[in-house]
Amino acid sequence: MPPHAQEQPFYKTMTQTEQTARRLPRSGRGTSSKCEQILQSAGQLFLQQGYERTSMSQIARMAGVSKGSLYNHFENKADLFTAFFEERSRTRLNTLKSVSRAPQPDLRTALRQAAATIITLMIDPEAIGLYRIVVAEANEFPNLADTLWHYGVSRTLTGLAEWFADKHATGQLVIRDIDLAAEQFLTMCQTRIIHRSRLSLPVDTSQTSIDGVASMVADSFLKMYAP
Amino acid sequence: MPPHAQEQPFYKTMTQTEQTARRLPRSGRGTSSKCEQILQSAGQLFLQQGYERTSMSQIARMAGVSKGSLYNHFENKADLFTAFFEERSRTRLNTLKSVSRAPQPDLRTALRQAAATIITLMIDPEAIGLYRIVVAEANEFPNLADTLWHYGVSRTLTGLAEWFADKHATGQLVIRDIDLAAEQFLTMCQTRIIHRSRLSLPVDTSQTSIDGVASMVADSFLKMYAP
Amino acid sequence: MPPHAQEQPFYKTMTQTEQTARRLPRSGRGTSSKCEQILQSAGQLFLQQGYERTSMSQIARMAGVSKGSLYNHFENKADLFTAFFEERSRTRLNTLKSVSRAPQPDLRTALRQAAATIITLMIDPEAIGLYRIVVAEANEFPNLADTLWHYGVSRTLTGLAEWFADKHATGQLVIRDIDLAAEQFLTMCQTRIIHRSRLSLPVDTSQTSIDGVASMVADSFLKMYAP
Amino acid sequence: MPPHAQEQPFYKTMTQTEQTARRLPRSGRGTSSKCEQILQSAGQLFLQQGYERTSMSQIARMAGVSKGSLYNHFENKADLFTAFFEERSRTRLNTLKSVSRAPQPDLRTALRQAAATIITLMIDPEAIGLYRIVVAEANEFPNLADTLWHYGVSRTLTGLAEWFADKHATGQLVIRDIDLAAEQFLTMCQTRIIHRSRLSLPVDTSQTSIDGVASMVADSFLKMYAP
DNA sequence: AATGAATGAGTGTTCATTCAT
DNA sequence: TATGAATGAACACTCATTCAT
Repeated sequence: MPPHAQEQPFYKTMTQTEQTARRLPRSGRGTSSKCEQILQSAGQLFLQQGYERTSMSQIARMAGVSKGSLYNHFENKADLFTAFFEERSRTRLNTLKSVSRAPQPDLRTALRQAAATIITLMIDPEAIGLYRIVVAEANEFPNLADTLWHYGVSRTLTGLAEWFADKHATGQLVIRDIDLAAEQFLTMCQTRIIHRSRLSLPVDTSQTSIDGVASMVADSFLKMYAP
Repeated sequence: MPPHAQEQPFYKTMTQTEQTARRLPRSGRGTSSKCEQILQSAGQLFLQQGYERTSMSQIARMAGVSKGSLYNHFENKADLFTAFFEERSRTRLNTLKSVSRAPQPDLRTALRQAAATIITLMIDPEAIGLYRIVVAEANEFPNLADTLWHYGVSRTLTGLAEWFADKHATGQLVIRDIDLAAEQFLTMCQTRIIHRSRLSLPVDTSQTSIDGVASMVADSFLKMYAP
Repeated sequence: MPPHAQEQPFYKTMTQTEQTARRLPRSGRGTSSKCEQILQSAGQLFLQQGYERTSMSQIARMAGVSKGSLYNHFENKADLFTAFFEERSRTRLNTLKSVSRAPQPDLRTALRQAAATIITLMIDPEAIGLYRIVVAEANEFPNLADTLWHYGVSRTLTGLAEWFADKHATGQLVIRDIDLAAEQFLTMCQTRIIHRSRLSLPVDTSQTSIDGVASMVADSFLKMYAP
Repeated sequence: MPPHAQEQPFYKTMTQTEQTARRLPRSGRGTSSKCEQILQSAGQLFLQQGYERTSMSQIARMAGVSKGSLYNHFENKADLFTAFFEERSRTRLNTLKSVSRAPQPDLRTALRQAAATIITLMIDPEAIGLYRIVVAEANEFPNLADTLWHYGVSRTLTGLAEWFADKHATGQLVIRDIDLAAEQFLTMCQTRIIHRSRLSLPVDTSQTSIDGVASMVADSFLKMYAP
């Protein structure tokens, strides 16, 4: 019996959320080249300038289509925005789900590597941009957070939890609440580098710097959960 | 000799930042009642809707002054925005600096209480709003992050670091890098509740929930640094 | 060898000017009826009130289009202004180029007639308006003067110079510097009537008055250049 | 009996004009240092940018006084503008009235010198500016032309006419219509240099260039009026 | 006489959206 | 389906002028 299935009543509030996030995009949208072209340009602009600062004319111009065409493919600006966000979240954030799948003889090394991968993926300009958009438009577009969580965070947490459950089963780790442990691990990865990157604060993002934080995360995690 | 003064070269990149953040607002601004009236209304709207969605007309209407009056007190929209942000950051975030000053016989209890205080302060709607604004406008207004860091994060970290240094001196904790430890503590406090609040995701913010995370933070921290 | 090709070094400074003036308006602009409609209204207002006193709202109202439509056809107010000026200069001032082409048995009569034509054309309200606009906006829109010179003055001078060269060849006139002579002729035509008209000073613009100045110009010119 | 008093019915239309121009400025205005300070700044701005582009705030700022003070000294913007124009016309254009008073043994030399003086004075940036303002605001402020004519042109013409009358009396010149001759002389002086300067067209304003035009004017004038 | 905050109509310009072609 | 001209409301901002101090 997996230990993390026992008792997590107080933070399990994602039911409604995950449902909404699973809403599929309009059928066929994105398959046509015109659509992709528009979504591509819209994405670039939305990520750079945010929702309000990006105009439909700008998107049309960059996509090389007429302004009217935008409205043939998307109901309005909000619809185009949502479509862009879902597509980007789906295609770019799914890299996170495979974190730490490579087997490593040494657990500490494996943890370090997982942390370093997570940090690297999350300070990618596109990931930072998506995070910014969600936070910026949290009031106007509450669904964005669901999407981000669904495609980004949720999978990573699940992946980590399965991994930790395995280590728990083999006795390499002793974890009472596995979901919480996964969330702690992910949170600790955000120390300094990710956090400051999201604020555009000056920060050292060299590999050395990333490895430094990753080591700290692995060491701390082991102190917390090593038998 | 304090141990945290020895060797933290790779993440010390805040020098320029803290300097910029210390820039004071235009002298006298905010003293006049009209100014405060405007800043008050502007703040409410900016926090609710963000920078772009808030119009000068809206602000004037809510403040009960003419649109032209806004420009007698502030150079332009960006200037008013910056003034609002600095004033709010200064007056609201300085509550964070006194975190954990109350003496507690039990270190674990004190850590729990500190974590709970931090969480409570940071999920306050105004704190969440300020964070959102910084993230949303990080490209357009890079100085906001400096201000937020200066008035919000920096003081909290310093407070925590001094506290930990004291515990290290008395042998209750064994910490090699005290600044890093403070940053870790603050980061762990953001697990789940703060993180999800920033995304407007549904989350349990009851005292029980907060205490749960706070306990986890305190326990983990002790596992990492208790002798 | 034409005598006017010999030595006029010191006042030949129009090379750059004439080049710039030859810049054509955006292709197709003015062909659409909406464009012409806008240019027509803009012209009337600009000529009456000048650049600054004419508002885009006024133009839109008079043209019977929405304010936004103005910006579908012209980049901004300055662009619309320039377009109006070039179109008017081209279509109205080219009447000047054919001055004095009618053969006349008597040279004195021909000169009188040419002078009278020039005066009549240059005190036309539209010509006066264009001149005023150029002078008024010389600092803000330096290109206007180039356009006016190109379409208005330059052609007239060339026409006169060719005519005088012919008379020089046949011995009816003896002119050392033919370009200068043409410029003198044109300048003398501005005595009193044109000059005062440009200042809106009260002036007799009857045919009799015009003929009086024209006779004076012809007589003086002959005294200066008759063999 | 002065010959120029005989028969100039058709161009004598200045009666009303000269009356208006003689209207005196408000008593005392300009004597106070504050007033002069304001007029000085207003003048600089009006000459540079024209009436519409100059704002009362700009003037107040440059004069170092409050915006309200402007309205203590002048009824409104138009009043300040008119006051500036009259003061400048009076103080700067009266240099023109003394043209050609220096006795010269050689008439040709004297004429050349007079022409050169006129040209030099009229291409002075301030004179050009005043001319531009009159032309630009001819519709909105018709009185400016009267003022300019009264203080600028009228005096020069009178001076020239008296001089020519003297030469006619001594037989050095033979002139039927002396007023017309004076106006011709003044007009010819505007050939090329003055004309182009008013349009801000590139033009050679070196002493050599000025002397060239002045010589041409003198030679032509002598051919027209030498016995 | 001097100030400067207050005003509200006005400016040029941009916007998302529509619709006839 | 694709276009691009048309729209009118909204935008940030400026203006000349007033008036209580």
